[in-house]
Amino acid sequence: MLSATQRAYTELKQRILDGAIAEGAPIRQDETAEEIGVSKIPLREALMRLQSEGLVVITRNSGATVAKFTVADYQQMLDIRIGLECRALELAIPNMVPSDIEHARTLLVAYHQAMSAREWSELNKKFHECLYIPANNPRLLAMINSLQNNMGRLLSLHVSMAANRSRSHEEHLQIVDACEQANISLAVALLRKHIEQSKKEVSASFRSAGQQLA
Amino acid sequence: MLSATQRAYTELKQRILDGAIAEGAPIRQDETAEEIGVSKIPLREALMRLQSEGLVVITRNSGATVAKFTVADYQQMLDIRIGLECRALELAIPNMVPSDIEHARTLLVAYHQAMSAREWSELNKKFHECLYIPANNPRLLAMINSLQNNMGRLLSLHVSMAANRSRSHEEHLQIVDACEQANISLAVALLRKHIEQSKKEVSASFRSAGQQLA
DNA sequence: AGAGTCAAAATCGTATACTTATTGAATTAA
DNA sequence: TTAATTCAATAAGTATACGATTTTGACTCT
Repeated sequence: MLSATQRAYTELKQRILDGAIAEGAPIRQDETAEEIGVSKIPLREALMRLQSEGLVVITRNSGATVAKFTVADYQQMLDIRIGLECRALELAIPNMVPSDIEHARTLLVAYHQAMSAREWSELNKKFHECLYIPANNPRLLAMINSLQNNMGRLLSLHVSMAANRSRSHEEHLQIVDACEQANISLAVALLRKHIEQSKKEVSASFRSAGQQLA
Repeated sequence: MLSATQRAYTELKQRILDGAIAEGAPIRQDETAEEIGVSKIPLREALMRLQSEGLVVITRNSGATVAKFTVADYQQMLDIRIGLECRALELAIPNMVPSDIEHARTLLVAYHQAMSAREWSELNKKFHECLYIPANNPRLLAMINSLQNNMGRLLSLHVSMAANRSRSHEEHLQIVDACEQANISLAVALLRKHIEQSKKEVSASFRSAGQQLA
């Protein structure tokens, strides 16, 4: 039996990541608690947890809303990801075994063949994760995952553009090659460029779409 | 008027960082709540927040304890700090102005003159922070601070050893010089070495002290 | 018409009370 | 004596209830 807090957390997170609750939309405690079938207390605890992950913003005496990020927020997160993911990769490469490389390539094939935004973004996440797992640093992995979650909706949009996707795919292949050769500095440099490129594309999408994305 | 949750959070965090509650010690909800003068609910919310920061571990239906880290935990945190702090420094340097350098040097002088473990560790933290502030990335700064908090007690012990302190001081000076010259790659390389060195010293203290430190 | 004020409604925050789970001691059987 | 089992005591989890704060909307007054 899961705890009420856990259920509220899972359910709310799901709704937010799915976009079932829009960015900036308020989350009413009584109402939402009843919907999920728990009381206010576990719901509040779930909200606090989501706030610490950055998915929700709580304003004292005024309620919780789904976090709404500006282009600057996304740039900041990507800057952090560069630090975190490059470090993870650099720690991971010395620990990689052939099956890790193979696994990464399998994911890339699936990525290439996938057809839906949901699959692309899921496989993209899995691919990156599988590069970092050999680093053997669960805290680091958790931080990276949390950031990726926060950028979830944006990234879904991003990978759904064919041009981004094919460039991304090329870069992924190069990174795996560098990992296979255990060329740390090359792999890290490529990964860095890969994420830097995302930064540019993020600001481009914001420019072309106005602020309505955020 | 602060919220009860906020009061509980601040008070509990204080006690943990001060070591008033020992590592691994259980935190009884009713008892602690009464001590602080709030009810269980805000205390629980404070505990959840502290858990998300890594200072507290909550086990379902069995209660909360002050987080107790192993040497491996500290190594993992230091590995993350390398990624985060090097990235922060690299982003900060292009934005630094002369007064930033001056401020850093002022802190170093104070560090050199300070006499207590509390001051050393406080000034050390302030010094590092002042190098990263120009990066203009509050999220990144918060992550770095949170990690530093988690390593708090260990670092206090660490800086209280004269040998570590003087080496540390030397390295700090070199880093500031590199920042002044806007030599990003040098500054980052020095900072990385600085933190790597801490890693070694951390495992050394664990070796010599057995596991009782953690 | 628009700004300001007040009261009512909505919503949040927290204490109290109840339920459920865990722990540890006592008892009993092997 | 040890291992297993039960049961009481303790502590955690959650619901309900109430008090405090904010928001909303109607009504004034300029």
